[in-house]
Amino acid sequence: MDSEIALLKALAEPTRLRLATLLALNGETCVCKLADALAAPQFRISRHLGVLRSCGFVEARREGTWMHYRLAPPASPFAACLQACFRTCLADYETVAGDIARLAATPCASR
Amino acid sequence: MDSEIALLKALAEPTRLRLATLLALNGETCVCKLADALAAPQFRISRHLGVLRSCGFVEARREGTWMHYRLAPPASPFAACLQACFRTCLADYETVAGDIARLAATPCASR
DNA sequence: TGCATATCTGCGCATATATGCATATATAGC
DNA sequence: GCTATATATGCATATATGCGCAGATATGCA
Repeated sequence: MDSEIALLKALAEPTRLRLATLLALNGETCVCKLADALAAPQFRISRHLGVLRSCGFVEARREGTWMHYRLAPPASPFAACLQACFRTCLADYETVAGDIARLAATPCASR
Repeated sequence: MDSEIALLKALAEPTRLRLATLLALNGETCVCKLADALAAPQFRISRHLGVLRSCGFVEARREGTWMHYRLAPPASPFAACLQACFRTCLADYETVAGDIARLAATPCASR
């Protein structure tokens, strides 16, 4: 169950849980918008996205200088379950709602 | 989302994930059987159960010198989702199957 | 009260993880 | 090639976490 542990570990950190939830709710999003939405420095977002990526929970697509991240297709029933869980259970939390609001308010040069 | 983070942190550790899964699949179980099932020293099991308990994922019942642990009624949709996830997604993993097998093979003085 | 069984906990140690800063890499356009 | 923008990463530091051991606590029974 190593990969399940890695997945849970990756998600058991505030910044990463917010990122994962944001991606679950908003779909593909670029790093600059995620940094604005979480009001966190870019290098921090980038590093945490790297962790989420290396455990296979998210994947990235490059478009010029921009990187767009999105949830990866679930690699196991467990991952699928967690994704569904994020979509249905976390949207109404204050923190997430605030993140979503800032996300909507932030224009991104890549769009 | 502090309690969700605490929950994920608690579950993102091999011994605790196995314990949680075992309790999800087997229902109420006493510490000595859990220690045998995981083939781990009792003080380790006890400490990890304490972590799972302090985040509200499991609860305990004393019966003489024995302590029986079980999953707590979910405190949130998120917790409910995780419990369901454990029951449906993790039963077939080798590690869990082994734990279950040892659990079934171990008689407990309290039963 | 004294002893045995079952469980929990304080302590020190080793390892892992998050952070901020500065810097490196990648791409676009001139 | 050079510059600007967007993103990623090496490093040092601070904090957190798991482990084993030894000892503490709780309960039952003679």
